Amino acid sequence: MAKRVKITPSIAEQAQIRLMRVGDRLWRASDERFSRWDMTDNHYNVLRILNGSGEPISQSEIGRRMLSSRANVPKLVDHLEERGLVKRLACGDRRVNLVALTDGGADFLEQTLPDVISFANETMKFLNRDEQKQLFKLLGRLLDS
Amino acid sequence: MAKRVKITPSIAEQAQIRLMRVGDRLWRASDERFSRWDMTDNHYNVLRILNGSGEPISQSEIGRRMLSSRANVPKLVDHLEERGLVKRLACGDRRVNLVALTDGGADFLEQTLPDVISFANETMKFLNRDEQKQLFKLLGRLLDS
DNA sequence: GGAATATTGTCAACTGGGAAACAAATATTT
DNA sequence: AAATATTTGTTTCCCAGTTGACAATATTCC
Repeated sequence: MAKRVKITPSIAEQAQIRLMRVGDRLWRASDERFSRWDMTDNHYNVLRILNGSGEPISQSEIGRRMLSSRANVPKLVDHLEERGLVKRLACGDRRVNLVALTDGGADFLEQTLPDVISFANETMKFLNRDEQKQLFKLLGRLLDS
Repeated sequence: MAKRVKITPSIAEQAQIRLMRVGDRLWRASDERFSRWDMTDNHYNVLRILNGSGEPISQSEIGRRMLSSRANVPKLVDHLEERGLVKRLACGDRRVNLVALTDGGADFLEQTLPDVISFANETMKFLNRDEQKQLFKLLGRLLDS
């Protein structure tokens, strides 16, 4: 008989594993969704960051606000710029490229927003409003580490 | 003035985004942790699946129980087999390779388990036991979709 | 002013996982 | 028994993202 280890997962582990599982599933669903628009969730995230900021920001600043490494930003911006959703601006500091959302980019956000919203509603529909709040709050505590 | 879209995220969206954020962070931390042992979380997961099953299972079955595509399993098993943590067995059905945990693999699990447990405790330490249960329960509801 | 240090954008090399295609073996249908 | 379909393992190619390095520019400190 083969050797085997007895493992009795704690609540902490079970919660952690489930959290990672659900997160993974959401990331995949999200990937699949954004691929319809020929982009990654990271691309879309850049657009949202720019829209949220309201003013042009540097690529490194984008990197800081994203779930992605700094070196990945130029590729993302390249792709978005090719599609006219974004443009690079010169700047007093000759090192930095400020990145700005174009009108086309804002239109794109506007058009795709309903889909993004309905996606979130779909994935969260098994929790009522209070439970969603509760989840949000619990997860917030995990972010402060 | 540049065009801009007004976005007021619903609770559902905020919860979803936070869930993905926390999940992502955990995946990265987990990656970093397993790299100490020169493997991926996927590799470790294979070991746990085999240990949990108690008997050899086919590669395709492993794929089904994992967060990874079927085509990725041979690579994972190759690596684990090279290190003697796992072995392939012939089988009545000449298509299938049954994969079994070796004694070395079980030893490895036993030795690394404390680290894995303490990692979970670390990441979840900002929630008390009841809150961990609550989180677990809420996430469970999201899995039934 | 000049030297050390930091920041920014960029690139090349690497990595892990995914998709599609394939042959071999088995199961199913006719 | 023959033909078709399905399952399994595997390989090849692809792709997004990471790491580490680099040059150019700014900043800080002496």
